Amino acid sequence: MEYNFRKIEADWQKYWAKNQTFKAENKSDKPKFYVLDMFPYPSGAGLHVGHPLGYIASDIYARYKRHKGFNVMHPQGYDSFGLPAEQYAIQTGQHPAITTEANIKTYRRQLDKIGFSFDWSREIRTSDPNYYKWTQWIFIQLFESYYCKDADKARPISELKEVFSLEGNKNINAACDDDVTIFSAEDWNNYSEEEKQKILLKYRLTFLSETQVNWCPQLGTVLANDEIVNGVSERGGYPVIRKKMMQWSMRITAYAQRLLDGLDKIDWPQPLKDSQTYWIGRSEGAMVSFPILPFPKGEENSSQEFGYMTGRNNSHLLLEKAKEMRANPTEAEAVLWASLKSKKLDCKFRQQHLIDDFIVDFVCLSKKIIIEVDGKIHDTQVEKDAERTKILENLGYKVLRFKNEEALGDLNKVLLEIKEELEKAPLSIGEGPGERIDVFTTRPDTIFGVSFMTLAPEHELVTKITTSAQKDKVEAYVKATSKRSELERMADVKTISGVFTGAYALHPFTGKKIPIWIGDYVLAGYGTGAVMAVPCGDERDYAFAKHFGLDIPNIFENVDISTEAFIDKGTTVIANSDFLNGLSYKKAMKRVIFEIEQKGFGYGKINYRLRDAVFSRQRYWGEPFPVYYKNGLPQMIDSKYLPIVLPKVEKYLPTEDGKPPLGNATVWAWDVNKNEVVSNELVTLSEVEGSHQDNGIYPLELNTMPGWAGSSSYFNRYMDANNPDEFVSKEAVNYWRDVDLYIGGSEHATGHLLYSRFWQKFLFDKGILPVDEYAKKLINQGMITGTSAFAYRWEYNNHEDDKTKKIIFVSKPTMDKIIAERSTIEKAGKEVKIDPTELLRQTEISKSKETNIWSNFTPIHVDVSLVNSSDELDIEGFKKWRPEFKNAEFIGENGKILSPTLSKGKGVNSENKVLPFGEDLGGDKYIVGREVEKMSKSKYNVVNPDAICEEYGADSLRLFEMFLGPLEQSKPWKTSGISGVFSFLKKLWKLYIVNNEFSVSDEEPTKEELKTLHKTIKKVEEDIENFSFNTSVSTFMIAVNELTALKCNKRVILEPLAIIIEPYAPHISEELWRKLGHTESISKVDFPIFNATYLVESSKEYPISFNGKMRFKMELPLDMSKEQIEKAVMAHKKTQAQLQGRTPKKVIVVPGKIVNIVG
RNA sequence: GCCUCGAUGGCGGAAUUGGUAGACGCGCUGGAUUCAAAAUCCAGUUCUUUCGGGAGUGUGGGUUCGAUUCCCACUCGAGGUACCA
Repeated sequence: MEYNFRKIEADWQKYWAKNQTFKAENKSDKPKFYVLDMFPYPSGAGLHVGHPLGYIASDIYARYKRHKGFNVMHPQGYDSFGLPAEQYAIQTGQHPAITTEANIKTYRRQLDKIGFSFDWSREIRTSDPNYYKWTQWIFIQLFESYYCKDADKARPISELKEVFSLEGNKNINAACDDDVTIFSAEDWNNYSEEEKQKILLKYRLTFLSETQVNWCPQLGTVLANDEIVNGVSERGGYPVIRKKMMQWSMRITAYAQRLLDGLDKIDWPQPLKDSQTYWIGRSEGAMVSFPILPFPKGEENSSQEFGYMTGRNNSHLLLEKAKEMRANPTEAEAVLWASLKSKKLDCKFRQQHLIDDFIVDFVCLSKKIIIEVDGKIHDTQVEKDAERTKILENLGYKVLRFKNEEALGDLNKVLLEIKEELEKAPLSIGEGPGERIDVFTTRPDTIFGVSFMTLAPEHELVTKITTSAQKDKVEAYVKATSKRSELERMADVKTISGVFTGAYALHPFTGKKIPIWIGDYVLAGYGTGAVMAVPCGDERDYAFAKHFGLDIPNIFENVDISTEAFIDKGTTVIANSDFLNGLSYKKAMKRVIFEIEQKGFGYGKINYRLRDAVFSRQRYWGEPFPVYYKNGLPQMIDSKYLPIVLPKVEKYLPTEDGKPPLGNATVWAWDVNKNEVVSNELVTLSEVEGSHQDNGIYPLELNTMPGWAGSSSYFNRYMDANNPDEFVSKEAVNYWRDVDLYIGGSEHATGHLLYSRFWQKFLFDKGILPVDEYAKKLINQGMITGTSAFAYRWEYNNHEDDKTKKIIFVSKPTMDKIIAERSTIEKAGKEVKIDPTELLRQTEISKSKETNIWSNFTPIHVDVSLVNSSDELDIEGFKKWRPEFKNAEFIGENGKILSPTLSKGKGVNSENKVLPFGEDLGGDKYIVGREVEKMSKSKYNVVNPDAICEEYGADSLRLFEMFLGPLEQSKPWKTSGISGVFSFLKKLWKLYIVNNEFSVSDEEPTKEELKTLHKTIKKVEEDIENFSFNTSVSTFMIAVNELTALKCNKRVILEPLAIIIEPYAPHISEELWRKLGHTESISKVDFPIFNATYLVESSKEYPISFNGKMRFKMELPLDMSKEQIEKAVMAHKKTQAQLQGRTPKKVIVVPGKIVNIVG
């Protein structure tokens, strides 16, 4: 009775498939358990042994949970849209669907061979229209939603429309584009349908906008931030440039805070949480506005737009005055300011602001309305005031005058009047971007340390504020920066560069003039693209200031900033900062934000690094959008007509006029009457050439969705994978709810694992899903690296020409010796043990020429399948594999030349495989070098699981992958190690065999046997719960070794043993179970129950240590008291020998554990 | 630079609350079996030693009766991230 794993495994794999053993039902009396793997992209290369690692772990867990009485769902599918299939299509013309289908077949065959307990009835493929129908559906849901910040959740866009028509958008607190302006209900109702749509687009959770994108010209597509590594594309390593394009985006930023908060609720690896936290990048601080000062006489900017600026040439004199007036308002001013400041009127007002040469009481710059509150004194200067009003009105301002009494008497009436005036004012274009610089800072507490400002070269204000004197320099700098690629700019962070614009800003607290610079250390894409530079408190500002000789005022108490900036928040005490003096960082932050808000030039703000996610790709092999364009505006196709199926195209490349590949499709237009995809030729003429005919046929979107679209909610679809009517039914989702265990690689930390949490939260908000975090526990399996093998080519130099030069490979140990000899000779001129000259002579290379025999060796990758477990190279195989080396000579481990030919009839096994190692080659061996590298085709270190299954079986593969080391750790694969687990399985099999027959006895078990069984149950149970799969494999080995030693053949021991091994080695367990007389699959049997009484011991072998070092052992009963133990130990003759007559200072006795004698 | 993780025999790794360091396996050495090989079985395998023992978990310190485990400083390695104001 041999352990015929090939037959056993094939039989049981057939059985499981036929009986649908692992099909999970959507209802059960048992508690549910959902085990999920990250589904694979089916690449053409197939699986290597690194891929199934996580699947084996999750499969063990799933099988274990079935034994523990759970209704387990363990689904699998394919993330089958993607670039490689498309690139293959571009090269060969083969439709990606065909390649994908073929690859999936290979994957499935390989997966089936490993014996996973997947429920294949739930299989999904992201490229299957029946699946991507739901990806499109989710997209539509996002389009039809906006994010309400007050409710802190997504809400239907229809709600928004209703509110707009009733009260405009002033009370809406929603996540939206930055350029949204305030409008009234009246405005809204007067807008055309198109205008309305444009505005709504600014609120939708997926929206179309002109965005700066990462464009990869070689790939012809945009890339998401997480698809770029070190400034080049992750796939292919092509350069990436910044480009503006009309793109779909996902408003993931709306969920930034909730994505952060949710991390506390889930049991995910800390490093992964950390990288998500970092990626979201929350920072608390303040937005602060710095007014820009007008140019000194003679240095005006040529740009006319500069007229936005308020104040004039004598303004710096007046500013001090204005500051004073702000600090000491009249009673009436204070009362009115209280109302204006709080934005009761939906407009931002400034207090005591400079307009031209005047200081006005209040001004709303965007609506150009000035409010003056006059005291008695104005009664005497009516004329003067009228003149002033006239000047201001000439500047386009509306001036409202009130008397002190009015403001104090009937404030509401005053406010109403202002409001009326505000509503009459034309729609603003925002608050005049030319008049101030907004910055975001996390250190507003250091605002008194600001000595200059820096704008990103791309900042929109740069051209407006640059003085004519600085114009040339600034333009040259901006041009130079824009030329530099992202990569260059990143690589070179040390060089400090920048240019002064000639303009100055005004410090809002001190009123000092602050020079405005531009510099490429400020990024256009973060914050506002401008910084207030505090050189004493920021390293980059410090370096910039030092480099250009700018002021470095010190605002820290007792800190020396002569050599570097002081950045430690914890010990910060602010000085030289007016009202902030003496305050700690925390207190100063609070205080300064309060002051900034009071004074109205800024507010406390939380900023996120997270950007909205670009959702368009210029690719063919992806989900098409359910979108058509009418008058250039996107329209959703009704969900009931989904899926919108990917059209056929002739070519998979972008079109000649630069449109995405879908631009090649001829049948790619939407008929709104028939609700179907029709030929492009029918498209409404107005869409084509400005005609006004409209037949209801419009062009469809040409972009496709990115790779992460299909993977962002696939785990929910598994719950109800075959439901044609719903994404997931309420019933199914309320039963399965969420993933209990998710296993996959950590490389998805800031991609898939973040986007999917975002979609989950959105679908939760919509009431489609019952939970807002989809995976309770996540484990990142480590990578399995390859152990590459090397042969070393001797680059001896004998000046022969390359053609006649003999190729010599030197064995690793010999090469090491030669290299060691060289250094010995160089150092001491010692005798040579291995003489390379002699080696060369043996290989018949002429010695007569001048040679440099101590030369170098070139490692050459050798296919790992040509190397045996002792690192010996199959030379003949190597020569066959690399014919260019067919005449090479090999110097072995002992410095012998290995015979180039095989002795006949040897080294070939029955299957005609060459096995010629060592002995056959003149008594010497060629030993290769080994190095751990990533598994890759080009390194010839890829190991295919099929070959392992063929030679050792799937159970061996499963056990070995687990045995390699801790799941989460990366570890090298070395096929030789598998013999250990293979012989373990054979030993296990033998336990059930007597005299070559399958047979177990029904005898009562001994105490020893029960002890072995129960300690194994306990340990394996603990190990699986802790995902410590490697240690349970050793536990099995120990158990089998012990039972073999005990010659145990008893059913009561061997039955439970088969069950506890089943999750790891299911095939052999099923076979044993069947042979034990059971007819049901072992996978459904209850796990044996651990009984502690079998482990109770009566005595213990105490380690006796002296000063903490164990010196000998002593068997003592466990019921002995401390005193008795001490007495017994002291009486032992070895104790006396150790002490050598000394009296111990102290004796520590820990009953049941240890005895330690100090002295 | 920052964040995270790690460092234990020739190799992968074990030691769950501080208590016998090196479980289990690979590889290696010797032996048995065999005509021979494969397979199997047995013994040994951290280093060192004057065979009593001694040293030893990246380095240096500390806490403790006792440290691979806790604390401090450092070195090296892996992964992530990067001018984020």
